[in-house]
Amino acid sequence: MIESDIFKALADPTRYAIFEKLAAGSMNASALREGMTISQPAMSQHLAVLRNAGLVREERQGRFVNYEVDPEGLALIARWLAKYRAYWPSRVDALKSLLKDMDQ
Amino acid sequence: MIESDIFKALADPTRYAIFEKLAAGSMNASALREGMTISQPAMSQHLAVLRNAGLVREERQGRFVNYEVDPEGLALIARWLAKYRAYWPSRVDALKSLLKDMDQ
DNA sequence: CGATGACATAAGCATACACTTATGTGATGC
DNA sequence: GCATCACATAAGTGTATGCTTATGTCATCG
Repeated sequence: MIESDIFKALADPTRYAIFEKLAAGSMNASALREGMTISQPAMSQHLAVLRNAGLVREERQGRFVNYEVDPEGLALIARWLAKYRAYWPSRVDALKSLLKDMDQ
Repeated sequence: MIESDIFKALADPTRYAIFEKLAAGSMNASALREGMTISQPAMSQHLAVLRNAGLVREERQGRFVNYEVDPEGLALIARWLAKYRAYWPSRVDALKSLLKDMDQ
């Protein structure tokens, strides 16, 4: 996976909204569609992109497929962000030392 | 600016590479092109996108325009990431309390 | 068993977008 | 002045991608 792929997954406003909704609580694909004007295949395709990016993971539950935020994707972004800590504004300087611990 | 715009700016591999290069040290548009097979207008357009996303800022220096990483863009991503700290893996749990300080 | 429901995949289409060539703008130097 | 350099903008083009409709797959239920 190219590093820009995870950003590409979040670049689409619809996909971004889906991720935000999932972050508020895990649910299945049908529940995700509620309140959004989006077709079933479109939702399925977006979820596949988010899953391939490591931002979301799925779990079969009978006929339903439950989706939830995958911490690994967020960790990837966190590690990416840590690379540029030299440029962070001073008011978050306190983070510098702790992010160092994340670098393995 | 829609929140997904900053991710859209980093979604393109070429633009991502430009940002990474700038993070290694500020330089002008011509210097950025060295080592990359990219036309001058393409570079200019990419830099405009990165600037509009708040990831990069410019400073006129005579005929040259010096570009550098804009900490505001990274801070935006950091604040975004902080919203989902509930999902971060346990090994970065130590970050939780500090990121709370960033929430204004 | 067949019917239905939840979701995935296929194929086609329309728009977005990253590129190109050409031209414009603004600063330095002769 | 005008030639040149560094960069921005305009306009056009090909491809990527997000959508659609149609169909496939898999599990539950009667």
